Amino acid sequence: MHTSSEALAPLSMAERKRRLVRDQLGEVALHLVARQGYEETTVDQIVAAAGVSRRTFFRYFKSKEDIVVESVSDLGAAIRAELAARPTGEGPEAAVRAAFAVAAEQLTLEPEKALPLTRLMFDTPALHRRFLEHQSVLQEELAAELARREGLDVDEDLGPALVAGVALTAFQVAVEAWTRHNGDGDLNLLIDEAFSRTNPGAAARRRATEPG
Amino acid sequence: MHTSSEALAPLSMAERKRRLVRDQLGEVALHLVARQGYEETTVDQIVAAAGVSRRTFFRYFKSKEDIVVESVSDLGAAIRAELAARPTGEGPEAAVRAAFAVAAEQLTLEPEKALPLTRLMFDTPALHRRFLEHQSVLQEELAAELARREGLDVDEDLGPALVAGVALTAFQVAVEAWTRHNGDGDLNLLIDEAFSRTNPGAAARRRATEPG
DNA sequence: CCTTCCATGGCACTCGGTGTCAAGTATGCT
DNA sequence: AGCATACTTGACACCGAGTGCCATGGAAGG
Repeated sequence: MHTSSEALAPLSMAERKRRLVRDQLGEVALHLVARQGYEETTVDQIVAAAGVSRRTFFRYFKSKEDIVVESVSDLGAAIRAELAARPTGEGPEAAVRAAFAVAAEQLTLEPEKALPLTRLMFDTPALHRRFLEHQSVLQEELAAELARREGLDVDEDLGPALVAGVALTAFQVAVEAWTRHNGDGDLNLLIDEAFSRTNPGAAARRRATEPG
Repeated sequence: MHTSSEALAPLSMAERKRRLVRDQLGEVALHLVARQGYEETTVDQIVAAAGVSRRTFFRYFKSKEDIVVESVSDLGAAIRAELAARPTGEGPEAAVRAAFAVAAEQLTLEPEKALPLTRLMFDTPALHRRFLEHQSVLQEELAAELARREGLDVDEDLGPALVAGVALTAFQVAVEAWTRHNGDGDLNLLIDEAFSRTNPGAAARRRATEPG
């Protein structure tokens, strides 16, 4: 029968079912949360609407918060991936700026989905905390990658952690401003402004230290 | 009798008792947490050791986390107060740097207390989240104060939020490095390095824009 | 056809946190 | 002094998140 095709497509049946349930759970949850608010939505309501047991919910998501915060994880992964893919010749600030550009792109692609989500995460304390935590680990990961690029020890040299942290701050401030203005302005412009104002000498320094 | 002395000291009896209970609660809790770890210490254990009821605990602390995170609040308050007290002539970066100096002082005063606490908060996820949340609101408060100083609108100009965020990042990176090195190095030197590396042009710009 | 594996559901339990009420105690007024 | 008032406390009940455990059922595989 399909034994051979199964070998070719290792994600069959069981795995597909898993994804289905997970997606269904996420969709239902986001819908409920959008209508009632996060704190007002209980796990029991979610699982009732999704038609699974309470126990199953916690097999798919480690916590109720995870279901909302997942999107941030994806964004972080995209940023990390882009940074890892930047050419090694590029300076750290430029590479990081480029990495955050893909995040901006992802946010501006469908603002009607991204804006409510960011608002939800800024306004709900529990979610905000988780968001900040994600930012924190992302900062460490970016710092590690920057250190790797430049052959530095992230435990000895403050540089990588500082560049990562400052970039994250710039990004965060830009996104917050963008959110406050209901996504009206150009997010990329805001990010450009934030990055250049946090790193006023970067361009000049890059020019000076690059081999002529 | 002491009726007159009571009038002179408006915080009498009731208030003193409150403080006593609160201190006792905090002391016992920190002791238990230091011995067993945070997650492993239940509120019931704390209240049993302190000799009060469970309900009373939550009248003094809004959550179990608060009992540990309080010290961060104090540090934040000190930073804010110092920033508010800086002379208006001082540039924003310099003022903020001075404000964080008092925090460094407070940390280095008794490292044998500060170090374990910071470690606890970095290593315990729930506490780390709360710590990051505190940092986040501190960032907003500092940004607001900076905006006030310079007559800017914190919702329109990215500057204040950026300066506050970058300073916080620098401070955080410095403290983390200091913690990693078991408080061996000079924290103030680390902060100096972090601040100057995140703001390489600040001194030059300040010199240039100051009236000759 | 039989076995083995895995997802699920149900259950009981822990723990953090809150609302409510009753009792005790200091304070203030007469 | 005596009484009314407000505040603190403790006890109880309750909720919601999260976990461990076990039984069941259905799919994959020999």
